[in-house]
Amino acid sequence: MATTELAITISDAEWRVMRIVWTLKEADSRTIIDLLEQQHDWKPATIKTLIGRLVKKGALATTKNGRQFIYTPLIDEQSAMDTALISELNQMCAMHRGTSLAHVLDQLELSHDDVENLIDVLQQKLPTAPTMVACDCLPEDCERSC
Amino acid sequence: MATTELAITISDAEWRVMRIVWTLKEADSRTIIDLLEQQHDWKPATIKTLIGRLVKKGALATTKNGRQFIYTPLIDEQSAMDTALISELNQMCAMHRGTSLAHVLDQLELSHDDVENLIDVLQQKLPTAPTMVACDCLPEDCERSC
DNA sequence: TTCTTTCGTTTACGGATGTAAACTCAGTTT
DNA sequence: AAACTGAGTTTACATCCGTAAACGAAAGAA
Repeated sequence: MATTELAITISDAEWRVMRIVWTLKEADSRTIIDLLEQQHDWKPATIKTLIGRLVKKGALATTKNGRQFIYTPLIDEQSAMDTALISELNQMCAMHRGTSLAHVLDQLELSHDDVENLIDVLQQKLPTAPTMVACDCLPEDCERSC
Repeated sequence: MATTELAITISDAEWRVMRIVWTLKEADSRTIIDLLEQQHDWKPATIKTLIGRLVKKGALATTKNGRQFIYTPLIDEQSAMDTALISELNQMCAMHRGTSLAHVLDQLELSHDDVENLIDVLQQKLPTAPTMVACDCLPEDCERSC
């Protein structure tokens, strides 16, 4: 391929727009603006800017429809979520990720099916799980560790 | 209390610094700079800036020690991790969080103990888990949904 | 005591982000 | 055809962030 997909980054505010479009599968700006004005104190101009940036970033596609455009997602919601979560976790000490996830799972509202699925995934990992995951906050060759 | 702790935000680069200090419990700038220069292509000046910003933000405390300072964390590592993760998740569609977590847990390296602990947490939730978690991407009163 | 090293501080600067007004057209209304 | 309206584009601007050089003061060396 020719284009180098350098991982699109979506900012916090832009996420709100993407969620609308992901949920509706496609939407014109009128719809996006109306819906977002109900959730935030954003002026229509602000939302227009966000839409524009997402199009420029390649996160949204446009299809001409008479006077306006119809916007559709160019990136997958679940993939975007997974990537964002993994990135966040990779920023943290490997040794403490498990504990943090435990806290998160404990607080988060999850459906029965999700919980079962998660247990399943974990049960699968159990046999091959290493005794411990080392702290990766200091350079490899550093004698100190936590 | 008088001080309003408006949740300190730590940027990506600043996380690297915090991880060093969290791991060592306390460190002088010499140490922090030496360690980070091994992990990144950062000039000492860059690291100094990051340390300075963290002090100003109230994430690091300083104790005069002769000519220099000793830096210690003012915020808890685990709490910072938990908060960051939860914030990230709160930004995403509630309906798809479970799936995303499943993907993450599947890919992430976790210790045997962590996996067991996570299963435990989930098992605890199972009885009270709701049948389903609704999509929260559109306004409450919106007739459409995903 | 003067020179040098080194810490912490100040200044710098481009890009991303949140927030939004102003502007330009192309259809729509009268 | 002239006026209007609404969609997308351009411009704006303060703040944060990544990245780093420059500077001032204090401690150590000569």
